[in-house]
Amino acid sequence: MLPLKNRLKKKKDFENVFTEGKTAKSRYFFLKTLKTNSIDSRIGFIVSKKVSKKAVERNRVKRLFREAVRLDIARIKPGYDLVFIVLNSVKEKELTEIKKEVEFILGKYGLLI
RNA sequence: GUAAUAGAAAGAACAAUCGCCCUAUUUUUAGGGAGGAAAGUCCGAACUUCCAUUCCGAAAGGAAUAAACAGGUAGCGGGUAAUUCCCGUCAUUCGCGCAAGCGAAAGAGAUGCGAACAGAAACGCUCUAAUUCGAAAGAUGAAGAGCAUCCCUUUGGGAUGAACUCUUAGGGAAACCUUUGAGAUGAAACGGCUAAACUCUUACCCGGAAGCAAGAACAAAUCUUCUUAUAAAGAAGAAAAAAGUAGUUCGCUAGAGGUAUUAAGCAAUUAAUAUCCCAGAUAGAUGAUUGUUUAGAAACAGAAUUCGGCUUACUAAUCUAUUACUAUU
RNA sequence: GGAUGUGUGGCGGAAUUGGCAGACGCGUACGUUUCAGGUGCGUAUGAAGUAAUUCAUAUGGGUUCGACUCCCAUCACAUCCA
Repeated sequence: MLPLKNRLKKKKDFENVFTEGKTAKSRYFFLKTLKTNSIDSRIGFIVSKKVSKKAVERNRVKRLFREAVRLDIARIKPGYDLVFIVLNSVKEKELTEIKKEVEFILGKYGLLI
């Protein structure tokens, strides 16, 4: 789980990111980004029922993504709001695979220090 | 040994590193952190608000649920806060199964028992022998006057019993069971099916509806008024009252609670005593990596107001009782 | 989280005091009209089987002589509640 200051929580924040943010696409997820110039970067995750109908599987996917981001949290540039929208193809993938993909996309769009 | 039926128990533990939620202490430590189904939302209860009625009160408000309507339950007896649940009895009848066993049924009324096909005839009260009689036999169908046992010289004939009504005695907590005697009937006394969509009756239960996204408290904004400045729109500021949105807090987890012992009871369960505190989030915690143990760590699956049931999903290896068949002694 | 509703051919959609399932429209195929196409008209159109027949109203049970309809369980989809 991420520290409290790095979590995106409010519904309005999510809506802002959706309406004004930029989109990047990966094999496993969409990434929406918005520059806010605040002290910390905040990150949210969305796993819809399209991914799986079972709550256990959705929780599992969410936790794997959180873990992948948590391990790199120090390297992410401050002052951004990020939202990961997880796609169906991520099912039954390992942590290392997800972590690799997340790092690749963040690096590609210049969000890593 | 194989197959089956009924039931019981289990649903990993420990350690290290990096993280998250809650509580306490206080500023870094300690303790706790998903399930047997957390699921389906099929029953039921607590709790909250609204509605109805009654009572108390000057009012504000508080308390209660009697009756009626509507609704629910249904072998019988017991348990529970309550139930479509649980326990006992397996009491009667019916259906399924070789069997162990499993499933269904409160009682009555009126109404109805279609079309097609088969059949002589669809509620039945018939037909088949030259005629009459025959509770035999046969035919059609989902359904048609029948059932059981026994005997004989078998186009068939005969005996006894139950079934129906009344009645005697005994057993049982009761449903009911066993039992004594008499009568009726021989083709018409009488009887079958039909509510899991109707109506009524009996006994018992229950005010009705909606649900924690229930609801309660605080409360920016907005609106109103005033002041300042202004040609006006508007802007800025302040204030009392109203308002109840965004948001925050409560509801929220100590409970019809768990564990142990004793007592009552066949049991479900109840009572007493001791002891324990065991998730409480709100973009929503309980995760990641590695090692050890073990035959194995797989399957179904994630708390969201709480609790009691039912139902469904599922894993590997077990245990107990019973039934059928087979083999051996 | 809580509360409701729906499910019938390839598609939409009829049929309910329980009594002939698949009306009707669209689509598809074939024929016909035309120089050709379209339109129009006609026929066929759930599955298995040579046929008789059997199975089919989301799935599985039950009640009933008889179930799309009544009852129970399961599955899928949709709607509402801050």
